Amino acid sequence: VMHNATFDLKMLAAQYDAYDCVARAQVADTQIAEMLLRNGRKSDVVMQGFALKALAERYAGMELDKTIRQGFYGIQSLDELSPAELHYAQRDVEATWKVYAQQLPELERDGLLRVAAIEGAAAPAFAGLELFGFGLDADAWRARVTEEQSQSQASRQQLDWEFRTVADRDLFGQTTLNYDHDEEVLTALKKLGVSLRTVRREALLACGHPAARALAEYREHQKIVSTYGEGFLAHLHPETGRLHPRFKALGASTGRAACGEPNLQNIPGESAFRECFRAPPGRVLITADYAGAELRVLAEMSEDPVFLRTLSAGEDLHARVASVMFRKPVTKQTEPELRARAKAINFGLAYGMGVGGLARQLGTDEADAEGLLAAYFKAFPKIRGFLDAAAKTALRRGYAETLAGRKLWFTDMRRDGRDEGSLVRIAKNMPIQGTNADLTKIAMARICAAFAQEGLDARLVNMVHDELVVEAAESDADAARRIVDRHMRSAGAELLRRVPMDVDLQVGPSWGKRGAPPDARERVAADPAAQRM
DNA sequence: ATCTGTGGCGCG
DNA sequence: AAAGCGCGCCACAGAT
Repeated sequence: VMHNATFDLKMLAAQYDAYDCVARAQVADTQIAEMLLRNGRKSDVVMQGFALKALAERYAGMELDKTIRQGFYGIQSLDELSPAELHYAQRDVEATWKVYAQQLPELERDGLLRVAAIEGAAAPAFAGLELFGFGLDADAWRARVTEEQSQSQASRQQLDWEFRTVADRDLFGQTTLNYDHDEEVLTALKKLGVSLRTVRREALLACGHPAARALAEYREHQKIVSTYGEGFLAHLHPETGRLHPRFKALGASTGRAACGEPNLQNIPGESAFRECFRAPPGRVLITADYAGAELRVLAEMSEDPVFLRTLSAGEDLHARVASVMFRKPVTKQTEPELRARAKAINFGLAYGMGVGGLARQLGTDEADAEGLLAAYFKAFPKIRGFLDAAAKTALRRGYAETLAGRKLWFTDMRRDGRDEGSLVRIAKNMPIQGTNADLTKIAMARICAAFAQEGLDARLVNMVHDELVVEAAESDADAARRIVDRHMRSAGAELLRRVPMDVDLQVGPSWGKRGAPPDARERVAADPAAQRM
C-alpha cells in the first residue's frame, strides 16, 4: 500500500537496480484511490487535496509534519536517520495504512475496486516509462526542426509581401506586425478586406485570400518549431541522453493517462518525426496499437449487430459505414476519400456531433447532413439506442461509467453550470474513451509483469492511449513481441466479450517503423485462441 | 520573475 | 465559424 506509488516504485527501482522486482509488485495506491473516488466531485480540493497529509487528516485524524523530510536528501545510509526522522517514516506508513483501510469500503460502495486494482497493477508500468525513458536521436530531430524553421522563415517572407500595404514599419523598414498575435493579424486582414473573427487554420483557408493562406502556412511551421524545438530538446536527460517524461496515470477525467515534460503523446504523426525515436544499437522498438479501439468498444457496449459482425469478421467498418452513408460500394482501394470521410464522421457522430458539425466536416449544407445523419442511425439503430440510453442513465444517476466500473460524476460540471448538451456528449463519450483506457492499462500491467517474469530485456517506453511502444534487445525481440500481442488481446477479452480487440504490431529500428520487410502487414485477425487467453 | 486564462493546434 | 470527447504546450496579455 503506497501513496503515489509510481514515485516510490521509481525510487526503489533506481536505488536498488531492481526494476524486475518492482514490475511484479502488487500495489494499492491511496492517492489513486482518492482520485477515483473523487473524479468529478469536489474538484475544489485538488492540489493539496490529494496529498497524504490531507488524506491522513481527513480519514485518520493524523497530523503529518512533512517539513522533516528535508533531512532525507543526500543521506548515504538509513543509519544516518535521526530518531525524529524514523518516527516520521513510521507515521507515514501508519497513515497510509489507515487511509487505505478507510478508503476500501468507499471503493466497494462505489464499485471502484476493480478499477483500483487495474490502476494499482499499472503503477509499475508507469514508473518504468518514466525511469527508462524514450531514446531520441537528437541530431536527426534537430535537423527536422531546423528544416521546419527555414520553411517558417520562407513563409514569413511571403507574409511580409502579402501584408506590405497594411503593416507598419520600424526605422529599418522591418514590419512591426506580429504574426503570432491573433488580434493584430485580424485587424491587418481586415484592412486587406478579409473579415474574420478567428485565425484558426480552417477559417484562414476557407476565406481564400492569399495573405490568409500564407499565414496558415507560417503558423503550421511555427507550431512545430515552438512546440518541438529547443524547449522540447531541453528535456533530454544529461546522463541518460533520453527523454524521461512525466506520466499522470489519471490525467483525464475519462481515465486516460496524460503526459508532459515533454508530452510524448502528441508527437507529430509524420514519419520524419517518429523515426527520430530510435532504439540503441542491438535493440529494436516494438510498436503495437489497438486497431479501431473506440469503435470496437462502441460495438461491444451497443451490441449493434452490423458493427459486431463487421469487426468480428475482420472487415473494414469505416468502408461499411461509408457505403451506407454514401449509398454506393466503398472499399479502401476504390473509394479512399469516401472512406476517409466516413472515418471522420464515425467518431464525431458516435459522440453526439450535430447536424451543423457534420455539415462542416463534410463541406455540405445542413439539409444534406440531416439526410446522412438519418441514414447513419437508420443503418445502425443500436448505436443510437445505446448512446441515448447512456446519456439518459448517466444524467439520472449523476455519473457515467466504463466497463471496468470507473466513474465520472457530474457534480462539479453541474455546479459549474455546464449546459445539458455538453453533459450529454460527455456521458456518451466517457464510457467509450474510459473503457479504452481501462483496456490499455490492463495490457500495460500484464506486459510489464510478463517481461520481468520471463527475464526479458524489454521495457515499455511509451503509451499513447491505444498504442504501446516497447524497446527490447534484438535477442529478446521475438519473445517480447509475442507477449505484447498476447496481452493486448487478453486485456481486450477481459472487458469485451462480443468483439475481439485487434492489434497492429510493428518491429523495427524506430517508432512505428517496420524492420526488414515481411511483405504483408502482420495483423493477426480475430484469432479465437488469442481471445481466450 | 512568476502565475493564470485564452486561443490555437499537436496527438488519440 | 458556440456546441464530438480527452489532453499539454506555445505565445500572448494582464495580473501579482
